[in-house]
Amino acid sequence: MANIGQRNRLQYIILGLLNQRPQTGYDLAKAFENEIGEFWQAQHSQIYPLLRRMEDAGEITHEDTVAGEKLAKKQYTLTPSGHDKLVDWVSEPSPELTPSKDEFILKLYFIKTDKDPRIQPMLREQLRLHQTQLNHLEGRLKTVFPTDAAKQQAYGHYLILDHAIERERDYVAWLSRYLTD
Amino acid sequence: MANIGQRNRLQYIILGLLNQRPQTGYDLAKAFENEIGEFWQAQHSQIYPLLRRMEDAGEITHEDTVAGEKLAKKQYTLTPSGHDKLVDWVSEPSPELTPSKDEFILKLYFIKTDKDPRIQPMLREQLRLHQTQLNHLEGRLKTVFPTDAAKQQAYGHYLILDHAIERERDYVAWLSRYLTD
DNA sequence: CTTAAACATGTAATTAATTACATGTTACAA
DNA sequence: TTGTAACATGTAATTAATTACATGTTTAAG
Repeated sequence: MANIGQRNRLQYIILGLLNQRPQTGYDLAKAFENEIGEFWQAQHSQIYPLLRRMEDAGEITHEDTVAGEKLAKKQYTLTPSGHDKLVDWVSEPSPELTPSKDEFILKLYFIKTDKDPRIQPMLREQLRLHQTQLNHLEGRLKTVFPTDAAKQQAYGHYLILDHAIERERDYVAWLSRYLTD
Repeated sequence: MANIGQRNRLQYIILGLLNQRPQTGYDLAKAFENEIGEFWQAQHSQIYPLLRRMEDAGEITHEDTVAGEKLAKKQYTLTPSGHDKLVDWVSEPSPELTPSKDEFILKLYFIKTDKDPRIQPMLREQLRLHQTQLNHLEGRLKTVFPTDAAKQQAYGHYLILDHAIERERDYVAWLSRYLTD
């Protein structure tokens, strides 16, 4: 029984990535360090067993290839059933509002008065972090989507990068508002 | 050995909540449905065993009380050691930028062109969700912090509610920008 | 030629978190 | 008085996710 949990969203990300092009588990793991790392994270130790289960479930298949002399690779591809599953998932509503689980925010919750001397250093630290992240994302936008044509070809990717930038910009603005420098 | 994992942030939330006032496990579970539900979630099945471990670790203690005729309650309180641990946690830097794990955003990533007919309904659905959440949070701000004095007494709580409202407002603004109504 | 980084694939152990199972009390409304 | 929602506390089973263990190949720089 290759039954995969209902709320396991990693499987859909893998379906989506394989729909873009056939890839190895290693390639998928790298994608989580790069382009989708801002939105989801997964280690190879979670990816390889899941690929196995998804193949058992008939959603993907692999082809064995060899690089160089004898380095074994598995190129995974979507099956029609896997493609259907991806389309269904994207089309279905997403009614969950996930809590953000931001540790800094949690800490703030336990500070009682605006006179607490820890507030300002905390705000400054977070401002630095989010400013750095904002700069990073703005750089990414410029390199990944230098032209309007590039935006057209991966419109969803462009949208979520734009969203992430906006989110960081607003976070920075909010932090700045409470900084008394 | 009551050794609790390094990254388990729930324990700190419990320390923080008990620092506000002594509470039962049931009270804590309710807090995750109400005031901190926007930022963290935990079920009673996770809370009760953790309270036990934290008591074994000497961070909290409990007093048995009885409500009515024979309904047993455990009122938990911080020990000095637990209080120290809470203060240390709040004071220590929070250098992690947690990815948001927003399912809608994930789905967008796999949409290729701006002509895809699924985009507009998806944006509309999310707009409705975040608008509802925004209204809810704005209501909460008015009832929980009706006066400036109220804000002073739980300043951190006020800050994070303000932050959450701001976040929803910006999310709604971003969604609206891409809606072609 | 040697070595280090990147490529490539897996398993094992542990922790975090959710869902389901399980039981009993109290307050309040119909 | 009868039923139901809220109060109250726990355990069991399962899944998701991280960290550590484990092994071997290829490429490119020094």
